[in-house]
Amino acid sequence: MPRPRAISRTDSTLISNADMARVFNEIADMLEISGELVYKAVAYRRVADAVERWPDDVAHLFQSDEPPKIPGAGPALTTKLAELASTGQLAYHDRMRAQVPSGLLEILKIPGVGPRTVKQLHDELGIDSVEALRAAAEGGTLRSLKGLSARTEENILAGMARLTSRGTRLLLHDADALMTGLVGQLREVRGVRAIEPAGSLRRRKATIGDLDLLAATDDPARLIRALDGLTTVEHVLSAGTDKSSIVLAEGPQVDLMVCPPAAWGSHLVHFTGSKEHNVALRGMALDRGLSLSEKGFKVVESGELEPVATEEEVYERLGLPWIAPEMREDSGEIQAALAGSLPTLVSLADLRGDTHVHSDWTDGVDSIEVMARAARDLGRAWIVLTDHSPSLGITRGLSSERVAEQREEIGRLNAELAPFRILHGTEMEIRADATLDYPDDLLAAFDVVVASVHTARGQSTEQLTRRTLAAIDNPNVDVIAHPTGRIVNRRDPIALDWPRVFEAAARTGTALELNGSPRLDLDDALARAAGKAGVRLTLASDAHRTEELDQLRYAVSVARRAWLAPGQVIGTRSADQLLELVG
DNA sequence: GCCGTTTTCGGCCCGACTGTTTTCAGTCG
Repeated sequence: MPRPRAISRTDSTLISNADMARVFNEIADMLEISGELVYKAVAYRRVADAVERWPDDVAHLFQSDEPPKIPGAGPALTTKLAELASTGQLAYHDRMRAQVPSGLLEILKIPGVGPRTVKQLHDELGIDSVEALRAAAEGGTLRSLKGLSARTEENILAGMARLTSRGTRLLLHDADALMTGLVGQLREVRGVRAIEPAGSLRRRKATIGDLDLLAATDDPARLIRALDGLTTVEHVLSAGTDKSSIVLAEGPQVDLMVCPPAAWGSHLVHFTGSKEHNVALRGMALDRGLSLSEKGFKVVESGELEPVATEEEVYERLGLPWIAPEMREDSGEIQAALAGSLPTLVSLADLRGDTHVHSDWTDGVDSIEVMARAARDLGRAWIVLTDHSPSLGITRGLSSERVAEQREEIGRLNAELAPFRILHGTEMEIRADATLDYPDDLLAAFDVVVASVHTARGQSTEQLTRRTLAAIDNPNVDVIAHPTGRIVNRRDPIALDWPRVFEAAARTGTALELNGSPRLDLDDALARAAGKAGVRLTLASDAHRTEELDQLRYAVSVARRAWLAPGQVIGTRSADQLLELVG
């Protein structure tokens, strides 16, 4: 499946942040294959990462009066960024591509094959494509090279098979489910004191590559044997005394790390990452004459190793408060921690209700009553029932008569379910011509109006922005649902002129939704930018059946990655406070 | 290629696992 494109801020931008990052990463790969100094490649990668995660459109900024100061970009790389920003091309990149066959970049993607091997294969056997490598491996000619054997040939073929079978990254929801199963099975193994997900799953990223798992145990060998022996394991990639990697039948790779309980804290920090966050921590440690690794702090002078039992102690030793995993991306959290300005992040427990829930009146599966009771059982105090408006034909959107009937039904249920509250809302379509699907007098009768775009997504940024602004500027509209329309791994986001959208939303008090379904829309970067711009956010499950009400926690994950505090999220209020807020 | 109260050169985060190398290089996270 295609990787979703990054969102460009305006139609005039020549190249997106993601594409700039791709060019720099490709240069890094080619430098490594060419046998250049690895730190040169490291420099390109560092800048690529910074550009990809930059909250604003880098090309656009370079064209303005205030080019961004990208960390790690000195004179040479800044010049190259400027060239990319103004022309969409980079002459240096083109020259490198002329020298390095593109097939070598494909070979580099094979797990277990690094730049040195790629160069060796090319220099000594003339191999310049994955197919040529496959033929050579199958034909047994690789073993003629120094350091390569028949075993290497097998490994390369196995790596190719894994590469093709491993498609897109796992959706957070699916990774969570797989991990819950694994932890459940391994927790009972004798000797295990603690076992927790680490890596990008613990940081709650929208998509997960490999599943990382950390365990503190008195009997590492037993635990590693237990993992390797699970029925869901397809094969074992490696198994040592401290870590094991396996591939699950469902596809993803699982890396299990074990540690003694006394070193739990430093291991958990290390394996939670991100890599960039860890690099920053290690730099701070070195400034204090300490070398930080998963083993703990090593005093550089004496070589004495001090294991660390808790994460709090790791941070404390560096003069920092504990930093929530969702913020560990080296995107300002360390500076904020030093300044004492880390936000208190919103949590699921802070939420009183859910602003986007469907029923069988339109495209949902369960009745209003069943959805309401299930939400109540999950501890919510209220839901906003948001069935669809008529123009979205496929969902059997509600006519004004049906809206009135639904209001009566909700009144009946509220009498029965009190103090739990069902607020009467709608998910109203913003039509292709920027008009709204219900007239103002009907809209005014709803408790909460949620508006969204489902159709004519191919319009220009200007048209799509105008539609979104038309809804935001309508005083009856309270929330814009899934503002980019993306579905993770399936559908690209639409491009909006975000500064204008944020300004209007902040000015009118219209909330932007963080949708907890597999859309995860807004994403974390846009949500953080919205929060900074003073926009109110709302977290919602978009549930169409009772099982999906739990998706609210994925909206919380996005919110925490966006550094949002409880006060910035409207669902932390009581039903009455919410009604007062939306007027 | 970047960067500096160890500044203009010589470093650049740290360790496990694998395979084939009899002492370590390559890869990965």
